Amino acid sequence: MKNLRLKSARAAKDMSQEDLAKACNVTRQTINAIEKGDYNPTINLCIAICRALDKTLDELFWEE
Amino acid sequence: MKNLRLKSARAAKDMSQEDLAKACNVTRQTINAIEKGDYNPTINLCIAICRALDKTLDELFWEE
DNA sequence: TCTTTTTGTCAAGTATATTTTACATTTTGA
DNA sequence: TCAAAATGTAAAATATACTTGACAAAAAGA
Repeated sequence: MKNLRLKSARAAKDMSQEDLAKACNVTRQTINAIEKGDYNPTINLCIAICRALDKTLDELFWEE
Repeated sequence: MKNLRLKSARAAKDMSQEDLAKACNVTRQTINAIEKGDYNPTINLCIAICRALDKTLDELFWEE
């Protein structure tokens, strides 16, 4: 399922997918796939994304 | 670095590495490596571990 | 409009997470 | 003590995360 919290947190920082990708040292396609949801990223990448967006793992990746 | 929070949470449930591995559908070696710390598991595995141990991502995998 | 930026997607390749098999050491409990 | 269970570790194979390059469509701004 789509990760709308990620998409929303990125929008709140006014960052494009490419901006976020660069901040996390991955490609734009990887960020796109994670937001799209059909993906299983590594925890280190999730942590990098969280730090770039000033969020925690629970806020962006934990469900219920 | 070692993940002592994970090791501790597992001990609190009185589960062996193999018990936890089965609960997460991975091998004992994978759990061992994650506790040892020189590893970068996928977020889905981290979530499975959290659910097996009644913890959240922040409690087991978030630093600072 | 028109142009630029952003997003969506795909196929083929590379890097690495995870498995399998196996053995040694440590810990636990009788 | 002794045996069984639990842990630590390693090498080779497999599955999959992530990259690279590329193109089309949608959104944004002038």
